[in-house]
Amino acid sequence: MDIPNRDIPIPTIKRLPSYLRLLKQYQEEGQKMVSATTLAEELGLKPIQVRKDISCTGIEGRPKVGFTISRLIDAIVHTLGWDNSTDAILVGAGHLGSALARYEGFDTYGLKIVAAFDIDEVKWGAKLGEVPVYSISDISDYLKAHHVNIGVLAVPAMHAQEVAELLVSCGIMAIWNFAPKDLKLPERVVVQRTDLATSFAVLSAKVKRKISDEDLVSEVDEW
Amino acid sequence: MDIPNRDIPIPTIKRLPSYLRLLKQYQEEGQKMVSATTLAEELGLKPIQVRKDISCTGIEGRPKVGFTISRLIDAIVHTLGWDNSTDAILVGAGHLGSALARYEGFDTYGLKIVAAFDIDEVKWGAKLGEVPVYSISDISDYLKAHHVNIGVLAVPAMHAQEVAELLVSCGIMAIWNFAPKDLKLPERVVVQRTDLATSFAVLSAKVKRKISDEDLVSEVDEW
DNA sequence: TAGATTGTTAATCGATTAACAATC
DNA sequence: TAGATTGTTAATCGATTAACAATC
Repeated sequence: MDIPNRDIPIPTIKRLPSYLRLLKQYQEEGQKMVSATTLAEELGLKPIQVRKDISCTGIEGRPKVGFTISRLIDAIVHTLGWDNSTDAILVGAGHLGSALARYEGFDTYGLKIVAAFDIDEVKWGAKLGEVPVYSISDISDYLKAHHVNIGVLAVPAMHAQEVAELLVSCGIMAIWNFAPKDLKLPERVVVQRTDLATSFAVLSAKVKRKISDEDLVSEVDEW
Repeated sequence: MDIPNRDIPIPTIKRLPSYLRLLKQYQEEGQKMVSATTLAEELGLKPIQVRKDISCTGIEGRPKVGFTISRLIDAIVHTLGWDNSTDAILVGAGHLGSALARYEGFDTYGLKIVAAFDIDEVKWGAKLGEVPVYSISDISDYLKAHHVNIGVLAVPAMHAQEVAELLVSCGIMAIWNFAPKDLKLPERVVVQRTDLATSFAVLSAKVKRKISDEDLVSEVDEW
């Protein structure tokens, strides 16, 4: 019954949220069916790729008609594991941490930030949106009392490694790292970075390419 | 003289900022040379991959010794185009936009946010760190008066497409999109997403895999 | 029916990894 | 010198894309 997630390629996983957003939009607009062709067109992908991706979710379509939007949504949500709610703690209540705590989109992913921790005592007792802020030294006790799967790291790069190790020592098995620092942790810990530097590097590279493409064109024009 | 960036694979581009951070750290610690083996060990990569990546920057090492840290740093910075400063405007001065405007790491990338724009008049005239906030309706005039290459988008998903189109119509050729929305823009515009949903999808998938790995192990153990 | 769209199998493409000679 | 490390060439691996029969 369950489609084994282990075989789904990471590039496919990365595209699933885009499909999901678009499908939900179509659903709100009252549509019932959609073709891979349409999805591809809208997202700038090739139809064949969309079909391949969809087949990973286990959903089958009907030739000429396409896929049932509601079934596709359910399948993607399930494939991503977003149908089970997951609790997370946030460490670091600075500007970025604060923005993450207040972000309302997370419940779409089944993610709930239940508490935040900061080293700065001025912040203790305050709330970031709905999320209470405690002292870093309370992390261990908090994690003993609550079942939390994920640690969201938004501390300065300088402290990222030590905080990560603290979380791991408290039993956290997955870390979403927003600090600009590569963490060195045991194999068994899942780490996912959201690294501005990496993202900007790709943007920079694309811009550079675009410019040299244009140079290329003008060169050719001059021949 | 210049290494043509167009041939450097995107996966390599994505790893360069990690090398750069680590190299700078070694430099601060007073080291002069480093081997690909060491870098690989520290970042959880394979030495062969680090060597391949480094070769893309045009830097050669010395067998048994490794690479000159300062030259490697310069080469990576140049390869990424981070040695030229780039001005950007930010659109959306909410929690995330505010965090981006105040982020001090951008000058490492040669990126400078010179102005922010928001639809909410309460924010006009304020400053996010050093960055002044203006009305969205001032964007066009501002871009006529200042040379800005990049638009940083941190508006609600609902408005992302229209704001992006506005930026493009004002001549912006590269957009760094933090809104959870896939933009549909002309080919010539470079778009880079930093999408929390995508990042979290990968984290979710990795956790799921890890769990089924464990299941697998216990199954095997029972044989 | 005709034609658009699906799902599958095979080919292509590109990145990673292995193998190994060169070298400090 | 011996051995660690480099750079290059070739093999492998995995994702994308093409081709095409099936089908509504």
